[in-house]
Amino acid sequence: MRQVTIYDIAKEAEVSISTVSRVLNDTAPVKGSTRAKIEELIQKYNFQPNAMARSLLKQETGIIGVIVPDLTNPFFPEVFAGAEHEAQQSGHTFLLSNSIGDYAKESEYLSIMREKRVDGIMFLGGRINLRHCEEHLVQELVQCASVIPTVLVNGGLRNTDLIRVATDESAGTALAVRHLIELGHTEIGFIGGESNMTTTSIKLRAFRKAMKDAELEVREEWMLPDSFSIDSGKRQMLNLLAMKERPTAVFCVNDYTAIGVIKAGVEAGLSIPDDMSVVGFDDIPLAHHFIPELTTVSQQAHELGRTAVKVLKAMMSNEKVKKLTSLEPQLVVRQSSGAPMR
Amino acid sequence: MRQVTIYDIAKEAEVSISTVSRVLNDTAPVKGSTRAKIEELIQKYNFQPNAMARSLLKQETGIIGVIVPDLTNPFFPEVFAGAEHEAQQSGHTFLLSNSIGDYAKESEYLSIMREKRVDGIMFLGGRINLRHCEEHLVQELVQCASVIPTVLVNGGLRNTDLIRVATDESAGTALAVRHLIELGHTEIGFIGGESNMTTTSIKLRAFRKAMKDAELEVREEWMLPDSFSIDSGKRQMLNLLAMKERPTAVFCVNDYTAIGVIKAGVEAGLSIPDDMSVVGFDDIPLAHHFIPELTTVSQQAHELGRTAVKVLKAMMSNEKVKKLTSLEPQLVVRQSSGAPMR
DNA sequence: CTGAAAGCGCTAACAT
DNA sequence: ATGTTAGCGCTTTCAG
Repeated sequence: MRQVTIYDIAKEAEVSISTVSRVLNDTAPVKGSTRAKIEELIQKYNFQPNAMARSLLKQETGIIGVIVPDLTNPFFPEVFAGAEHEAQQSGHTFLLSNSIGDYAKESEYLSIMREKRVDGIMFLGGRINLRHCEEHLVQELVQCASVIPTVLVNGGLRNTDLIRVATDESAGTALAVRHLIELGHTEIGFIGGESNMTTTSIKLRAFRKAMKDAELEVREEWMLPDSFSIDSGKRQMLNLLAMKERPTAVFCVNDYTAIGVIKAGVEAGLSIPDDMSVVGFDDIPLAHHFIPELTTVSQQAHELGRTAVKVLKAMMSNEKVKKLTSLEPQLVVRQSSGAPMR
Repeated sequence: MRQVTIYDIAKEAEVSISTVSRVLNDTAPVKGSTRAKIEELIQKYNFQPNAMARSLLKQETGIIGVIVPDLTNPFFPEVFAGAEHEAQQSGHTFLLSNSIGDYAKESEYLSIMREKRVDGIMFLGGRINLRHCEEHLVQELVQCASVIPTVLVNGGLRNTDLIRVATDESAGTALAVRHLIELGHTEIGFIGGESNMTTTSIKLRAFRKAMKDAELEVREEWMLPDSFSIDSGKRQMLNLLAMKERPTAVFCVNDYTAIGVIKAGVEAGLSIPDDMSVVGFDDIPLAHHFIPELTTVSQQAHELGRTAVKVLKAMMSNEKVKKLTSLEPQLVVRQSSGAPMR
């Protein structure tokens, strides 16, 4: 069961290990006949050079560490696929960990990745989405970034200059709200999102600004943050339905809440979008498949992943990179939004 | 930027590297005062021992390699989450790769994982779902398994005795079909699945058997394999709708095709389940959120992942494991199935 | 309780 | 064109 090494090959080929190394890496000319013999042996024993030994020497592992909060959220596999796509060419491979929003776990994985000497780290979600992140958690990441190229994806840490790649959620929100306004809506609500997360506050701010720009009133009772789940969407829609007056359209922080809103609406007998327009955010695959198909804002998850790796690779080769690489989101108009009924 | 090593610590603490190693691993008693000094230094420099150096020596990496066909298919993140859950305790971590159904890529990743000396490999999808897999692809995996503990998840390779962990798709299919029959259906169709994949053939066979057991006729024109996508579901439903006679219920190879069937049905003005009952397979999250909520068969993806890692760990510690560990699927009755209208 | 030394498998000068 | 040698950073005997 012990794997064969370069020594085994060298011995049987009656050459030195350097020669074997040379044919392995094609790093210097080797006589045709010896090369042939060595290659044959490599075949025969199915020899695979030990990457750890090589990494130890070369000081690089070819591994990129990725920390995501929840792979079960379809947004992240999409980002990952993009990252993988970009990493393909350079032959990088991924050490992936789910933190499930547990900061201690994030720390643990960060530590493991440092021990394993990954070439770079992509950090998504968790602490970098907090409006107020505890100082030691911030410092840990700063520390980490000082020794391993690290990029924060769709998040950031106040008062640090960690490299970031993010979609412009503010612009995305404006896109969605303006779409609703152009459709003729003037009474628009805001649903979902935890208030202590930047995703929420950024969208909230952009929402208010877009309304103000259009000289529309923001009705505070229709501003209903909660969480990011389908259930929270349902819950807040129920709240809305219980009011004497309700908006003709709602903007939801993400597709899940939008779906919750629609489900609760449909169950209450509303027709979407006739009785209420709903727009989401993220453009998860489900958005396309749902009935009615969801109007939403695409974060370009795939592109986000690609870009993050691209930036990481630049950092790894000591190129200068921008502090923030921003991606433009796109409005995807489907069936859940329409002109107001009246 | 160069990381600090055990030598740096030893020098500054004025002890030998062995002593530092001892406090690191708590592998032998060390005088309180020296230990304290060393620990302080470790803190100060935020020293992380180089895992590669250690792995090189210990001949283990703490890494499990996972090859999946498509992480974007929600079934796999679920399996992965289960795997991660089980790996938590032993401190194993994952090298994850998407093969996107490309056999060459599978080979490439397999090779990378061998070079990186992962402690075990979890192989899902791709070639192991083929009814007829090319011999060299089979041999490659056999070869690999002979040197690294390898487990095939939800698949297998004929004429090999590779270790497998799988849900009993045959039993799952029987569950679904019997459910339909108990509801009163006698005219049942079969939709989706590529014919050259074992998932399809296994379900096809189980479907026929369940029908036969109930003394019901299988109408060949209603047996409509195709692929695994939503679109294929739509396509075959359209075919069905164009027939003069159509079944009162259909069993779909997976949830995606079931959703396609429902979408096409709804667009054509049918009401589900009144006009037609639809049952899927997999129980992806979407199944629960869709309108109508989908009756389906749960593969227990999370459990599958856990079990696979459990088996892998047993193999890594040279325990004897069963050739096949089989998991029982579960029927999840929701809204898309009901009694036939007649 | 601590240090010296061997070695894990490989690459990269440096010789020849 | 090929061999020798010195590490990469760590763990683990074996002595003391």
